[in-house]
Amino acid sequence: MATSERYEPHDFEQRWAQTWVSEAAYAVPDNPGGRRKRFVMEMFPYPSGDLHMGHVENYTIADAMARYWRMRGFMVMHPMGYDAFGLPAENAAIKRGVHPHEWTLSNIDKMRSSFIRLGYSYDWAREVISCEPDYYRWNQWIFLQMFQRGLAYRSTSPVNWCPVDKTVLAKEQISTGVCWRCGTEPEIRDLTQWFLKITDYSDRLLDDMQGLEWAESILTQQRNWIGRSEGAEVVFKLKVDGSDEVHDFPVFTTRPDTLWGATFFVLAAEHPAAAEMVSGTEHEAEFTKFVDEVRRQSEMERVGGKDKSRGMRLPAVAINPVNGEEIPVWAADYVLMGYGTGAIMAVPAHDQRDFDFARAHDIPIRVVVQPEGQSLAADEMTEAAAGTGVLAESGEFTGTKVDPSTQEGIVDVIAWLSEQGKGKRRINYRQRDWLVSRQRYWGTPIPIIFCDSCGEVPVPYEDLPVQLPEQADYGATEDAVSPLANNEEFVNAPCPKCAKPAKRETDTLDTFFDSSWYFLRYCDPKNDKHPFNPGKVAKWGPVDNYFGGVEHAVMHLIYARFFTKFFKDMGLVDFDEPFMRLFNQGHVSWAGKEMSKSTGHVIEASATIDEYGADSARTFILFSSPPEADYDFPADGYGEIGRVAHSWLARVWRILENVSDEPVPDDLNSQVHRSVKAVTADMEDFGLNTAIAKMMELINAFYKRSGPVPRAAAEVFLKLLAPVAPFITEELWHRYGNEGSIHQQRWPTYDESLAELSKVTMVIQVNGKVRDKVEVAPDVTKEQMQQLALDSEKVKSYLNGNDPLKVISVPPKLVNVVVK
RNA sequence: GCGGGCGUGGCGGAAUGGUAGACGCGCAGGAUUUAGGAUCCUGUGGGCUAAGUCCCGUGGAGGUUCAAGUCCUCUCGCCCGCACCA
Repeated sequence: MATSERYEPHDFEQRWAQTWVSEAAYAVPDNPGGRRKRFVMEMFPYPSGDLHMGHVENYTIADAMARYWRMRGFMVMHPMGYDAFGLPAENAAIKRGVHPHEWTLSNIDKMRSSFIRLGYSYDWAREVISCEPDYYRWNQWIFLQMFQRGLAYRSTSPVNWCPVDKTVLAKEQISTGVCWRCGTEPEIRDLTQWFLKITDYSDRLLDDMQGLEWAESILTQQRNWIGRSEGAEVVFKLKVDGSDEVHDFPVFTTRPDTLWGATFFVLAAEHPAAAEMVSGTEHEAEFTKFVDEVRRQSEMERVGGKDKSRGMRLPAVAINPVNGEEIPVWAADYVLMGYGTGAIMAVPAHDQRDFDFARAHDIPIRVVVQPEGQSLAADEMTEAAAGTGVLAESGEFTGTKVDPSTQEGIVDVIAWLSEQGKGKRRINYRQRDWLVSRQRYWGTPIPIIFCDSCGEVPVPYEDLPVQLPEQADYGATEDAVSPLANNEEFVNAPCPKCAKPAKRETDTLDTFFDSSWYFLRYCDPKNDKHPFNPGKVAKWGPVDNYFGGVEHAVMHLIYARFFTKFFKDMGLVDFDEPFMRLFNQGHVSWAGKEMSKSTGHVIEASATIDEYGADSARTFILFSSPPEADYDFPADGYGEIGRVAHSWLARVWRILENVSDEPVPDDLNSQVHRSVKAVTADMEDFGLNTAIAKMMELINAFYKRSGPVPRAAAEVFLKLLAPVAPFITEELWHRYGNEGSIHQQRWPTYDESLAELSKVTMVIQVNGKVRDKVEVAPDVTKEQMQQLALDSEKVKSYLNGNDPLKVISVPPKLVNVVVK
C-alpha cells in the first residue's frame, strides 16, 4: 500500500551529499580512455567567506550542465579550487589580527562544505588552492621559465604610497581618493617592477580568437583591449629653446595623411624629455606641479575627463618632416606615456581630442582633408572632421582621396614617407606589458635574488618553492617596498651564482598569475616534479566549457590565453587556446547593489539551504532568470528565497511519491515525449529557466490525470529534473526500488512521431492582425490553409466580396490575408 | 570619455521576423481540510463596453516588411569593464 510522507529535503539531502563525497561519485581518471571527454569548469572563487547567492547562481548553472552532459554520455571532469591569494586576506589580517593563511583556509572550509551541501558534482581529489606552496612553487617555476626566455623583465612604474601607514596602496584602497586606513592623500612613488612581455603575443591573441566559441561581445572587448592599429611612425625633430641641439622624436599616427595639418606637438605630461627641457628654467616649478596633478589622476580621468584643456606650453618647437614647419610643443594629460611613443603630432582639424585642446588654447586649426562636396573653414568648425575626404594643402598629395576605414590614400602617404626616410609603416597596440609585481605579503614570492656582482639571478629550480615566510606584519615598510622586506631572514640569501651575500626580491606576484594556468593543474593536481604532466593535460585539455562572469572579459581571459600560448611554445601543451566554449552567466545583485562580503551586503547561501534545502536553492536560482541574464534580488522579502522552488518540489514529491506499474497511456506518452524533446532542446542551449518551465508543464499534465503516475513516465521526468535538483530525484529514484544512482543514468530519448500533436491551432490574420483561429492537422497543406482562411466568416466580412490582394501561408501555424 | 551589454504586466520572465505575456510569483474570488511551509478550482496587460476573436500595448521617435518585442536609423535610461579587487 502506498505511503504518504511530506517532502522533507533535509532528511535525505545531507545523506546523499555525504554519499557522493565518500564514494567519490564524480571522480574521473587521468585518462578518459575511449569515452568522449568533457572538461567543464567555472572560474574558481576567491574565498572571501561563505558562499552567497551570487556564487550559487554561477556554480549551479555549471553543475546542472555538467550533470546533463554526464547523462548524455560524456566523461565529465568537473573540478573546483580556490583563488586564495589576494588583498582581502591582508585587509582582514590588518583589521582583525588573524593571519591571512588562517583566514583564507577557514573561508575555504566554509565554502567547500557549502559546495558539498549544494550537491555540486566536483571531483574533489583535484582540488587546487593557490596559496599553498605545492601550487605557488609552480608559479615561481613558470615565472623563471619566462625570465629565462626574456619574457619577464624589470622596468619603472608608479605606485600609490601612503606616507603615514608606510605601505603601497591598491587602487581599491584609495577608491575614495585617500588611504582606506588613515585618510591620508597618497603619494606617487616610482618603483622598479616586474613585467611580462604579453605584447609579444598580441597578434596571436588576436588571430586565434576565430577558433573560439565565445560570445562575440567578449571577443570584441578583447580585440579592443589589444587595440591593434595600423599606421606610421613619423620622425619629428625637437628643438629646445636656447639650444642648438636637435633631437629626433618619433610619433605614432594612424593618420599620416593629415601630417600637413599638424599645428602642434604634444608630449605625455610624464615624458622624461618634457621634464628635461624645463629643468633649470623658470617653467620648472609650474611644470612639476602640473605633472604631479596629472599623475594623481587615473587614466580614465585623464583621457575622459570633462576638462579638455589641461596642458602646459613647453619651451621647444617641433619640426614637421613633411613641410619643415616649426610647431609649438605642449605637455598634456591626454597623451599617455604608455601608448605609442608617448608623444603625438596634433591635427586639430581632424582629431576631436586635438580639436578640443586647440580651441582651449587658441592654437591654429588647419583643414587638410576636405570631406566630399564640402569646403570646411577652420574657424567655423564645431568638431573635428575625422572621416573620409580629399587632401588639401598637402604638398604633392593635394587632391588625393583618403579613407581611414579602407586605408585608401593613407598607404600611399606611408610609402612616400618611407622613401623619403621620414617615417615608416608601423603597427601599434593599445595593449601594454603586464605588470605582475605587487608590494604585498599575501602572494607568491618572486624567485629572484639580486646580487651586486651578478645582477638579477634566478633562484635555482631545486630551491623552489621560495617559501612565503610566516610573519606577523603585512603593512608598514621603511620605503615603498613589499612587507617581505621587513623580514631579514627572508631577504638575505647567498647569490646562487657566486655565493656572495645578496638580497631576495620582496615583491609578490599579481594573483592573476595564479589564475592563468590553474585549469592545467586540475589535470595533474598532485604532481611534485612539474607544474603538470603534459601527457595528462593532453588527455583532458583544453577546457571544453568555461563558466564565468563578463567582468573577466579582458584581463583574466587574456592572461590565461597568453599563458597557454607560452606553454604551447614550450611544448608543454598541444593546444593554443585554453577555453573552447565560454559561457558568461549574469550578475546577481541584491537591491541593485553587488553582493560583497566586506560590506556585509550578502544573502548567504547557507541560510537558504538551511531553510528550504539545497534542491530548492538550486531550482529557485535557475528558474528565476535566464542563466546569462543579471538578476537582482528584491530589497525586501529575500528571506522568502527558495520558498517558491520548495513548494514546487513538494508538489513534485506529492505527485510522484507513489507510482503505478500500469503502462503509460498514449496521450500521456505523447506528452512525455514532447517534454523530453523540449527540455533537451533547452538544455542544449543552456536554457535552464525554460527547461524548468517545461518540466512544470509535464508535472501539471501528470497532476491532471487521476490516479498515480505510471512509473515509466515518472522516471523519465526524474531524469529530466536530475541535473537541476539532484537530491529529490536521487531519493525518489531509490524509493522506486532502483539500484545505482539516477545521475549515472542516460538522458531520456524521444520519438519524433510520438512527440507530435494531433491538432494545432492555425491563426488567420487579415492584414497582419489575428481575426480567427481554427484547429488543423499538423500536416495541413498551404492550399487547405488558404481555403480555410477564405471560408472564415470573419475574413469574408473584411473582404466584402472582393478578392484578397495576397494570401501568405506559413504551415501549419498561420495564414495572412492581405485585403484592399 | 572609450569599449561591451540590457530595457516586455504589480514582480521574475516566455516568444526560429508569424497568436505578445509560456512557466512561475503576487493579487482577487471560491472550495476543502488531516490547520499545513497547506492543498485545490476560477480569474488576472490597459481601455471602452450591453455585448467585442473591438481598440491600444514590448523605454521613446522614425523606417523596412503581407507581418516587427525581434531587423535598420536616431534617442533616452540602467548595468559591466577600462590595466594594483578578483
